Amino acid sequence: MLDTLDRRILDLYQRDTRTPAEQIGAQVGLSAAAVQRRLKRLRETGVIVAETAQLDCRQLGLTFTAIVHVDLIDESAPQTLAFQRRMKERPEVQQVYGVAGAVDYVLVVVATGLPAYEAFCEACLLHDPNVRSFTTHVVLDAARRAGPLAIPAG
Amino acid sequence: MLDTLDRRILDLYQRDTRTPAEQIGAQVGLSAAAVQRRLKRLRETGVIVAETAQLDCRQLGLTFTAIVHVDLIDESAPQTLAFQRRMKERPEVQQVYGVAGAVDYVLVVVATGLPAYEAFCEACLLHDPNVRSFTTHVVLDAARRAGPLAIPAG
DNA sequence: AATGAAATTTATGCCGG
DNA sequence: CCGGCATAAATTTCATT
Repeated sequence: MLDTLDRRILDLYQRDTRTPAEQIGAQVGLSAAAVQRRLKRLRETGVIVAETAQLDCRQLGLTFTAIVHVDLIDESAPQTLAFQRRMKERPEVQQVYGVAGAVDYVLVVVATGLPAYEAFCEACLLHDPNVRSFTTHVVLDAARRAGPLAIPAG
Repeated sequence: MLDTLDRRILDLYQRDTRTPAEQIGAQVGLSAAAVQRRLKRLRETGVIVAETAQLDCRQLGLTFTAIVHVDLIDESAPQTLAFQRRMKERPEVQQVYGVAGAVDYVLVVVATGLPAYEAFCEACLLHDPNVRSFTTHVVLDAARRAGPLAIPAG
């Protein structure tokens, strides 16, 4: 499904989607049109999920980030899916991971400050009858956020 | 620094950087040129940190994701910065968060499978004399990964 | 399936308001 | 700082190999 050329293109493209196709082509030994055609196919087949901009949280006034561990009471599929859906609806919730083990969910939550985070907890976690407990890890330094993936050779 | 128009543009643009400036302009009541001008300034001032592509880990053969908690022995600035730097160099490490409390670092690690993850632990955590302990939370479902930020009104 | 050129779309630069 | 126009660049399409 993905040949070596695709992987090399993705490796370059994912870091900066504004890189012109011609420049990518020069690096991988392909014409600009060929690179474009492959990128189009990679979008259509869902290998490229989205092309997004990463913003500076501080300059936006989003000064508070936390890693939140959530332990659910009812871990059945309908209940966990419902929890997931509620989390995804919240703008504060940037990432949602369902994990194995003692903790059921790990969230990355971004807010304008501690009061806004507390409001989120009040609205989403504290009153949820299916949330047994949750632990907040306040982020002091987000050294690397959503960096590029290492493309394996395949 | 950021007016309401900037925020509305960012809100649209960050979700899909391929949205034409003219289409964004139509939504916020600005010409395409004005939107481009603002985007350019937002890039130059670092509000837009990067424009990247989000890829499908499964289709790339990256089937293993884990949230890893790391407890360091020496938490002094030079030591923690050195740890951070080492982590950022590893292609498996997608995100690095320094957090307050009992745990010192939270990592999001992506690998081709459990063996590759074990190799990462062996190379980076197990033999590091400054790593007191680490806990692996295997991710079963990454429901939302690095989604768009909620732009506050400012 | 890739290339090269043509056609279309999108972005950038400049000027007048 | 905006809009409009001219220019430049990038993407897409198409014919060819």
